[in-house]
Amino acid sequence: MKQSSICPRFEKAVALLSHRWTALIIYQLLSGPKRFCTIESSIAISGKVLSERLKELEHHGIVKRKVFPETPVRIEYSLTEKGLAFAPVLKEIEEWSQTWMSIEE
Amino acid sequence: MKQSSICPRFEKAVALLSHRWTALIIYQLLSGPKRFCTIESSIAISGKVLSERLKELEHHGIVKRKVFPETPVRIEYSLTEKGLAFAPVLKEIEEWSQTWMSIEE
DNA sequence: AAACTAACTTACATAAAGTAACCAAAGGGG
DNA sequence: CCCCTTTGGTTACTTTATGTAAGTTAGTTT
Repeated sequence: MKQSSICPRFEKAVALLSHRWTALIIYQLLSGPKRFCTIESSIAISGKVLSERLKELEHHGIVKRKVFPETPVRIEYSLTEKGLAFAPVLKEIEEWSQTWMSIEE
Repeated sequence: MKQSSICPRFEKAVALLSHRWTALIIYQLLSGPKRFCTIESSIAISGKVLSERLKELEHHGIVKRKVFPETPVRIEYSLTEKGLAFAPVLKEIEEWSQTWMSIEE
């Protein structure tokens, strides 16, 4: 019997983080709005997966998408309040990694 | 050009979390040592993936494995100091999820 | 000896992610 | 008008990760 007595909100948050790149995308956006191609070249993600992740994050209300009808079109992705509230999580991961994670291997 | 200017320790920590179940396994072990079958039934993970994750976490020095040569054999998994230090990360995820994550959808 | 238990492992199936090529809209140049 | 460029994608196909179910090993109970 597979029963989970774990809080479903917590499980959902963990599931979100367990998608590759999600945390790094939020991390990149913490320093301000970014364009698709900027995010794409700042982490080793493929365009396909980046567009999937951005849709997913937008759907969860973590990221918002703003279209500037210039030429060529410019689209900026930024964090919502919900996304900004994620900062402490990333800060703790960063602190833990500085103390405990080794570079080798 | 795919360059990452992100700290490799941070990237490694995020990569670890981006493996499904990793965070939930650590979360389960925060409340004390647990056996294989106990973890297996407390989250919806398959035995195969659980044994992979435990090996991975052991390899990273986050989890330790102790064999009790009783009969039938009993094996306990527990967190190392490195694993226990991960608690604040999970606590922040939990807090974020309580405030921002909705149950529906 | 047959059945049971814990902790795995193996073989096979499906889902997620990576790669590379292609597409659409909005100019710009000739 | 036709061809070229740019951004922000999508599509088709391959590889990797995860899921499912059955099998394995070692010792125990019936």
